[in-house]
This record gives sequence, C-alpha cells and structure tokens, in this order.
Amino acid sequence: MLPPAGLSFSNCVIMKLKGGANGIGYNTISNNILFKDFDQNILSDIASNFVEETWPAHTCSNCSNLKYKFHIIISGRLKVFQIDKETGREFTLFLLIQNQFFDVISLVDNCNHKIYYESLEEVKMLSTPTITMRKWLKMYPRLNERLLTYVSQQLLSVEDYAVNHTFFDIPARLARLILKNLNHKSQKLEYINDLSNEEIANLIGSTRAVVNRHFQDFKKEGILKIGRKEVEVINLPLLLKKATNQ
Amino acid sequence: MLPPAGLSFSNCVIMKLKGGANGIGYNTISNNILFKDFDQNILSDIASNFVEETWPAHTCSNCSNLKYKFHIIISGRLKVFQIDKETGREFTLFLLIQNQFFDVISLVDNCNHKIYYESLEEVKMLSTPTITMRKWLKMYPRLNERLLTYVSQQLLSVEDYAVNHTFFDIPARLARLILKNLNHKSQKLEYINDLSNEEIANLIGSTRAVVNRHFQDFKKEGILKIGRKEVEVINLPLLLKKATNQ
DNA sequence: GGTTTAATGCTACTTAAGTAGTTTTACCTC
DNA sequence: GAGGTAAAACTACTTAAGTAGCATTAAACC
Repeated sequence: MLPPAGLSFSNCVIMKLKGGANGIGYNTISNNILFKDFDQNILSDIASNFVEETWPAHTCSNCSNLKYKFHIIISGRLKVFQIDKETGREFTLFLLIQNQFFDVISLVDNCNHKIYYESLEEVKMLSTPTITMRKWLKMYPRLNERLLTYVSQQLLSVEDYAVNHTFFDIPARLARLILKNLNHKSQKLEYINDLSNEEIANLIGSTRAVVNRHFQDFKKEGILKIGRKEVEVINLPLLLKKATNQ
Repeated sequence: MLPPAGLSFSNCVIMKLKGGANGIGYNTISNNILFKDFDQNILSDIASNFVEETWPAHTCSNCSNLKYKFHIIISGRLKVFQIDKETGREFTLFLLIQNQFFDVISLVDNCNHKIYYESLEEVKMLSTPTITMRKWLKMYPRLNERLLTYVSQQLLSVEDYAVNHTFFDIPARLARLILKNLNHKSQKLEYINDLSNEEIANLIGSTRAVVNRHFQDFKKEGILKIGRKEVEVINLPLLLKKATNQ
C-alpha cells in the first residue's frame, strides 16, 4: 500500500559522497558489474557524480519521483511492484539487492513505465541523474552490453513468473518459490526468509489467506516447519513433487 | 503442441542470398532498426553473412535447433511460446512479425533459455550464426544499444502480461487484448484477427472453452460481433468498462 | 508486566476458471 | 452437392482461488 504507515519518500536522506578512492561510492562503483574494469581515474570521475541516498525501512516511492535518476543499491532490499488500484492488491516484480540497479527501462527510452518501490528495511543506494548515465552510455559503449545482460536476466525472471502463474496452482508456485530461495545446507530460506505471508503472496501473485492456507497444508504433510517469519524444509522430495503439481 | 500436424523443422528451406545491394537480404538488413544508418559497404558485408529461411505454415521448432543462430523476420507471424508438459497447455509470449528478431537472450549469455517457436503461416526470415552476430556486437557497439531497446520492450510486454494475469479476470484480459489490437477506424482487430479461440486463449493464459464462453457473453451484451475467426467491436465504451473488471 | 499492534491461523462461503463431452456450424475438397 | 474436418457453441460439473470475518499468538513498546 502507498503510503503504508505514514512513511513516504520525503523521509529519505541524500548525501554528497565524501572521500575519493576509498569512499563507499568509489567502492560500490568499482565493484559493480557495470563499471568493473574501468580505468581508475574514470571510476573516480564516475563516482564523483553519484550521491548517496538512505531510505528508512518502508519508504515508498513511485517512478514519477525517480524518473530522472538512476540508482545502484548498496545495501538492503528494495521491492519493485505494481498495484491494482481497484483492490489494492500488490504484485512484486523484483526484490532488488546489493549491486542491482533501477530503473534501467527509463534509461533506454522515455516511455512512462509506471512502477512502485518500497524499501523492506533501511536501504542505502547511490544515485545519479538519468542524463548523466545516458552520457556515459554514449562515452563507454561497454555499458550498453552490460545493461543488456542485466535486462535480459530481468526478462527471464518475469517470464518465469508468467509461466508459473499460467501453468501452476498456488501450492506449486509456493513450492517453486521456496526451492528457488532454498539454502540446501541449512534447509532454510535465504533472502525471503523473514517475509510475511502477505509479502510471499505478492511474490507469487496471490493473497495472504491463500498462502497461509497452503503453508498449513505443507506443515500438516510434513513438508515444512514454519515459525514466525521463518520457513524450514523438512521433506525436500515431497516439496519437489509439489512444485510440479504433484 | 509439438509437432501439431506432422510438420516439423526439417521442412524449412534454407537458401543462400542472391544479389548484392538490391536483394531481399540487403533490403531487410538496411531497413532493420538494428543496422539502420550503417555504411553501405558494411551493410553489404553484413547482408552477405545472412541466409534466407522459409518455414512453411505451422512449422515447429525449439531453441535446441536454433541455439546457434540469430534470426530476423521478413514476413509472416512467428509464435514464441512455452508448453506445460503435464497438460499440454501453451502460453504465447510473443507473436513476432516483420523486422523483429530472435533469440536475443541466447546472444547475450549462454544460459539455456528453453522456448518454442511455431510459424502461424509461411514465415520468411534471415538467419546468421550467433557467433557472427556476437562478432558484430563487438565491432559495432551501437548494436548493443539497439538490442537493449528491443529487450526492454519485450520486458515491458511480459510485465504487462504478468500484471494482467495477476490483477484481472478472463473477461478483462480478453477485453484488454482486443483493445490492444484494435484498429479504431475499422473497429476490427489487426494482427490477431484471424486467430482461433485456442490461440487467443494462449495469448491471455487461458483455455479455448473459457475464451469462447466469454466471447458469447460479449456477444449477448452487444459488445462484439463475432464471425468465424473475425472479431468486430460494436460497443467500445462497454468494452473499456470490461477491461477494468467493470 | 501489561497493553498495543501485527502476523498468523482458522472457518465458512462465493464464484469463476477449468474440464469433459456433445452438438452445431462453417468451410474446404473432391 | 456430398462428405469430411476443424472451429465454435453449448451444457453440466468440479474444484480451488479469493474473500470476509474472527480467533489466536507472538512481538514490540511503554
């Protein structure tokens, strides 16, 4: 929901980057897939054109606020989602983490891609004007290649969602989400382990009550052990079976 | 279904391109968004590395046959789709037409993106080895930029499918599909007008019987006039209303 | 420690999507 | 014009997703 708890975009803090080659900006830029292997002096110049932003937990924003900026995430998770105005239902397209960026689409053309953002916890990121980023794309053609790789991965990710939503029922989609985020050593979920049923539902295109219903089924069938905001897999073979509609 | 009617990939005809600057190959390449505004001698060289392929109607193929080739469509419609092995249900991701290309993803990285292709009518296209195309991407950085635009549009298209499938019921998805392909002058559908209920269902992630049911409702409500493989809009305001779940 | 809040668990109900199967219609071909 | 074929139209049924509402539990905060 927007805004969910009185927190809005205006709470975010924007800071000029300090310190040259050792600052958080330089480090983030130089380790990012986009700028990796650029010359050091170019990296410094690029880094100097970014500012650091901090969004408190549950800060919400939409594209109209961010249309003219390009962001690289330093830490925290950023939910990228759509809202159905009629029902208020949400659908989470991506959970962005460290080193991922947004919005690539707005870089490419000036189509008005309407989308929403919310920080799941405090999120730190770098940002630079879209115009600046476009200038670099002209100057350093390699960037296009790397953005292409990134957008292609996003395409596959959304395609995967579409296929799942078309071919599989909720238990299967739930099982597949768990499998995708499973740490096979700990048998626990990574990355989405602390999400509420509501947020899980948003990830698979369903609703809280339905997700909870199937979590209970999974528990009864001995597939999962479920704590508060914590999921552990007990019976992996059965879960795999669920993932393909039995 | 694969193969649907005894027609398979082996029926397709591959021909060396004839004629320099006036052949169909050169014309297609020089008008394509990818190579537009390239020097004429470069265009000739590029065109000489393509061969023409003709797929008869309902030729089926999957990525494993095409993994090492890049294609540009000259004429006809090519359905890009996924299949659910359990039920045989199909889901159409794209209908590619003139000047569109595939598979861009396989150009970018060597991930095995499993996908199927079927020509809806006779389809003519140009093809070149993926390796050749990758070489050009290195030589002519502009290509990355243009592929990025293309993939971004595909991303938006799949996102649109995902959003529709998550937020809207079948009548609304059907209405939105019609609106998206409506020629407002003729009140008739373009591009998908001759598709069967089955193919329409594949486009919105449903089944033939369900699509037909709602077509009948639309007819009764005076929204559509439906002939054999032909749809005409009678009441546009009502259709618009349907498109947002009433 | 007690109060507030949010997440989870549970029950009952509604509805529409999917499925199966049959009938009818239109079209194509000989 | 007859026969064959594929698409469309229709009927009946099943099922699971969504919804509403409430109960319970855990966590968070004075």
